[in-house]
Amino acid sequence: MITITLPDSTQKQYEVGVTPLQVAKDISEGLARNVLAAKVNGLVVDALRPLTRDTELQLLTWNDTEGKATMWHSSAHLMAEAIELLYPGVKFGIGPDIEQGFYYDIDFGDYDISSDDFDKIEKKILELARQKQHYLRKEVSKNEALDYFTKKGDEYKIELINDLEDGQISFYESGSFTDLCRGPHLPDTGFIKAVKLTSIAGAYWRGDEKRKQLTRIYGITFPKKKELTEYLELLEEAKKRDHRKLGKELELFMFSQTVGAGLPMWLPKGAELRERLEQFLKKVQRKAGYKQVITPHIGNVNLYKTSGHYQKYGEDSFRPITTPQEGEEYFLKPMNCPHHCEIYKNKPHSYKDLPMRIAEFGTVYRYEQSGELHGLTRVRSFTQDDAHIFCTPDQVKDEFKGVMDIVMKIFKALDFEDFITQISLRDPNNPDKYIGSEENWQKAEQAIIEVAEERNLNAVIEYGEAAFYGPKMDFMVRDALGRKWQLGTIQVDYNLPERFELEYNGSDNQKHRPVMIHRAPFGSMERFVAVLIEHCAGKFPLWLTPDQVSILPISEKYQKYAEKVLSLLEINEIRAQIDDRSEKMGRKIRDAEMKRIPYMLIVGEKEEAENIVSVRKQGEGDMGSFALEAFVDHFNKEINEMLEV
RNA sequence: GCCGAUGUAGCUCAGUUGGCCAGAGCAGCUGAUUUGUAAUCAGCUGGCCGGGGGUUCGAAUCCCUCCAUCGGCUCCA
Repeated sequence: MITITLPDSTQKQYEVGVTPLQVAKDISEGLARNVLAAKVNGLVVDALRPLTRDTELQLLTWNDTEGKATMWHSSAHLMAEAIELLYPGVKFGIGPDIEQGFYYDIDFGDYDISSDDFDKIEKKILELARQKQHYLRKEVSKNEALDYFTKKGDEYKIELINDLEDGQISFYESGSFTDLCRGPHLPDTGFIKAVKLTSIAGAYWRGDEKRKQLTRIYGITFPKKKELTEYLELLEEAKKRDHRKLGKELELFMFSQTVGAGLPMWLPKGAELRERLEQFLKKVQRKAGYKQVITPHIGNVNLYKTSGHYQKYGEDSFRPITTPQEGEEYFLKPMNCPHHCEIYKNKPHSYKDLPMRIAEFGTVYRYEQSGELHGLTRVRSFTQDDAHIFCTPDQVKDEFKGVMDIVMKIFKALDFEDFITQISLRDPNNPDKYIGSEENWQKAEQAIIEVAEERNLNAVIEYGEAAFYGPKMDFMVRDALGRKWQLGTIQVDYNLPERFELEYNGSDNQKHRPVMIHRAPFGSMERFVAVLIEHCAGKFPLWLTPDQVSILPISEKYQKYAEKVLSLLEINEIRAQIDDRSEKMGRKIRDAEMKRIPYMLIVGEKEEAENIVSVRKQGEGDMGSFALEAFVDHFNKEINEMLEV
């Protein structure tokens, strides 16, 4: 007999060889019908895997991330089976589950395949799913495994097997399809009730640009039809929030083929919005002891030779600009740091001057491959809300704290609640990869972790993700489709101070190397605004939005009064306009609602007589009458609450 | 850069297997209407059918090529 301990700490006795599924059945039939996999002593396994020892058991269902993952992984196998039946002779690469569904990389050989074939494949998948094929696990030796796929003629699997240790290889067989796989899998395919193949794309074998490109088919499955419908609705909703669509509709920015791909141009409403963001940050930074600087958009090739960027990225960057007479080479600046290092060197520094914090909204240019360009999130010209802090190693912690406060202020003012903090540290197995002294790394890594803890940030720590020149902390936000985007970043740098030979005089009257901290709370104005648009679906916070108030006179008889209202708002620095078209009220309201103008002030006979306005809030409806001053107070209060930091 | 898809008016989209002067709605313009909480009516303007080349008596439609966009891959200082 063995003892099974469930998450609520109840314990039960079973015969050796009992499966998690049997344990589930014992609890209730309903639960058993929903068990997708099981976590056994922390390891996810098949629900049909016999248990041989005392076990802490957690039954996994669709509500668990691992349950979903199991479902999707099994779905990848099922799709492979369907495809193999429809297209005999195709070869398979890998087919894992991903955050939203699964994919399989397939070499289709001579078959011509496109999304037109999805229908056929989906039907086949559902047909096979209904057969409730069992997923059978089989331990095999390396030789057996190689033998199987040699006979089958699948060189990709053979390559994978060759990288595996003998004795740790398992196959899973479901229906007519056998795959090399670690598992776990569903008990049977019957759990898969709805399927949607979402896209088709090329993907290099093992992610290597030089190797063969396979066809990757993405899909997602659900245990209920209804969940698929909901998922599709969510995708529709996400499409509506797409910043490229909203940016066009709200006239925030544009692209021109003639100007060039990936080169955004900000339209008046977008430019003003961006300017407000910049002003907001500048104000916060001024209080935090930053000084603004301005540097040119190009720099001499020697600047980048000193910084080391030329050696590393010179070939991949835009071609240099050459002066006609002297033949000097200049590069469009891909970052602002080298310029800022030169500013630091402009005069000698004492430890008493530090930290020195210099900030710049610096526009940089980077060559991105054409296929990589994406709306405002991936462009070839963008403006970083950059700043560099030069400080002593002992000041790193306080400076980190200061930067994090700025990031938090911004997130609050813009209503970003759902963000992810990632701390990137050294790879402990590879200490030689990094520049800078052990002592300084220790100090900085420790400081970052402590600051994150003190601020209750719940940060994810990634070992080995640090740059060779220093540890960092990134802030990521999800966009409408759930994709993660890196926004703010704080980065410690031991490299550039070295390369630029930056120094300060310590209290011991010796020369010391300062530490440099790069930081950009927005990341870049372009990417930030893009994520912001999707985050708020175009309904910007009141303080930021282009048009805050639309005054809607009922007819032209009230134009005079509307103008009076407008001038009062303007005196109070409220961005307002009058909709004086000869349209009906319903029309004016509809248009203002569509343009996401937060407040509509309706003025007619009654309002003029009593010196009031009828207020309507976007998305919320009629708020009743306000005296003019009362509305201004209400309005300002709302803004101050957001910006109060 | 690679794989796949797409490209028709400012926007959203129709345009069967190639065949009459390329269509609609919205936006815009003109006029009428002077309006009370999500679309007033009428008329009009507007398209080198992404660019170039080819096949054909004839191309938005078929082929080639380039460009851009979209979904991925690779990349991302």
